[in-house]
Amino acid sequence: MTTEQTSGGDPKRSIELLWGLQDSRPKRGPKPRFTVAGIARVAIEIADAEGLAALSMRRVADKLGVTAMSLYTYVPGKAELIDVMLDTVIGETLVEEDPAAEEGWRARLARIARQSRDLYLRHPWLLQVVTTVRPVLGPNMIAKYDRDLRAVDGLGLTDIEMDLVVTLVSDYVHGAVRTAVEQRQVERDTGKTDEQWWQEWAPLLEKVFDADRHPTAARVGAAAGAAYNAAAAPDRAFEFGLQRILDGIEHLIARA
Amino acid sequence: MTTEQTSGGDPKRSIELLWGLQDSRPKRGPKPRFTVAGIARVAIEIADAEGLAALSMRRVADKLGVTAMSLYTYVPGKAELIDVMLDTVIGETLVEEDPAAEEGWRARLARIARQSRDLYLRHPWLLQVVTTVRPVLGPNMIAKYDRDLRAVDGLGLTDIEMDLVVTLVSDYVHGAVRTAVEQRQVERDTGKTDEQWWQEWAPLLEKVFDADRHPTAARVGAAAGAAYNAAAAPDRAFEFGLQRILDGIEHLIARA
DNA sequence: GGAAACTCTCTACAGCGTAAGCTATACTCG
DNA sequence: CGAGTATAGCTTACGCTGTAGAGAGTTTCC
Repeated sequence: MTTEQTSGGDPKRSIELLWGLQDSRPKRGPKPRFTVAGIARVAIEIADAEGLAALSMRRVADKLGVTAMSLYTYVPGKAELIDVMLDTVIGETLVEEDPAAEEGWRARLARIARQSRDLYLRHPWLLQVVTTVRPVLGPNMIAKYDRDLRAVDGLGLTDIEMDLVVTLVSDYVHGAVRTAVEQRQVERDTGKTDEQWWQEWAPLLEKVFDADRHPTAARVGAAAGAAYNAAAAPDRAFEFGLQRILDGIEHLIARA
Repeated sequence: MTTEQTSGGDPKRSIELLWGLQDSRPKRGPKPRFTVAGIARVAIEIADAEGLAALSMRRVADKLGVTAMSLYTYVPGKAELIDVMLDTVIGETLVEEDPAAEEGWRARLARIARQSRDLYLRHPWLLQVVTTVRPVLGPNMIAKYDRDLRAVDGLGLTDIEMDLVVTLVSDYVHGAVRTAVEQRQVERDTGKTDEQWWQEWAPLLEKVFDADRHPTAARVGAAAGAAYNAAAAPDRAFEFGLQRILDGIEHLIARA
């Protein structure tokens, strides 16, 4: 249905772009009309509004009033552009309230998790981008890593445990947020709420689903469907999982 | 760099395909040379070997000795084909050892998590596919849901908590397995180990990374880099996170 | 012997990322 | 000031994508 793009450009070029190296500000030829950051901003707007599938070099160029090829004077290729988009939006969380302001590591980790989740919800295309080749270490990504680590510093954990805890939380957020993003996307694409969607396919499913073969799924599925009437379900699942994980981390810290 | 595909075909057609409805075995015209399952198998081979980016209708058709358009007599489109691929590979875990054979819910959940993880590693394209529009409820997906739930049945959890626990584990697996998949992909694509890759970019990073601004990241990053020499890192992170999550669930069950 | 149902092919279209080569611009230097 | 040169942006082109539409060839039913 949709065609998606992953990141993963030439690491060297990406790193140079992200850190503004070789910005040897050319003096000869015509004035550049754009900047890499500006191009990335436009690209992010497109991806936010219509998904990664709708992001093409031509679309970005059109929006800037130039041809597709002229973007290649600023950016070596689409993959590197996505690398820049990624580091750019990660920067958004850095200007929000600092988790360090929270009292206690639990509140700090929870805030980090929720900030990440909000970021994914604002930029759903991140789910497809981060899924890829290896971290492109932009300045914002490193700053976020540092910030995340500070939330669990000085608790008696080893450095390695700190790294593992931060990884655990961000892995969970990534996995869990998918559900919420999907739900919103269904609603946007079909104009129907999650609930309506299920009701529509229920007859077909009932014809096909054998409750005797899968009694547990039948029972729990029905209970789950009835309990949270879909709209708030992903939020509740996210908070539930987050609390379990924090409990698990607490158990670790208590031992340390 | 790579072009990826998400699932998300017409739900009705997908469900019909997956459950073999409307298999009203046509009697009139020429004998069909293929089956949907056979086409999906070939498509899975391509995606396994070369990634979702390399999966195109023409590639699949070529491998079967027909033109691209002839696939459309079996399958309404690429999206629905991917739906079938998805349910097909989920079926693989169902023939492995039943987690129910394990003593204790901890061992059962751990086995489920590791089986899922292995599935993702065998079929890395799953990471891009599952990330999408809403569950296409094929027979194998439902059977797996049932199996997962049985691992935590009868422990005093409510039905809804059972659903949430299963969701938590599978969300985490999805999030955590990305790292391992990425690492393998880097090694496959570049022919370099993760370690070599880092060594290669270390000089550039050092020039750009300000340790004074991010002391925690500098300290922990160095410790983490030194401790697990990359190759086994994702495995260890996965097991670490899994144990924390199981601890958190244990805390919940103890209360129930 | 039609007619209907079916598989499969060919052609075509709009879109993609980007390589190659060109022109127009704006600076540096003699 | 004029020449030289580096740069921005343009045009064209290639091979790839998913799939719509029309038609050819095959099998079975009435």
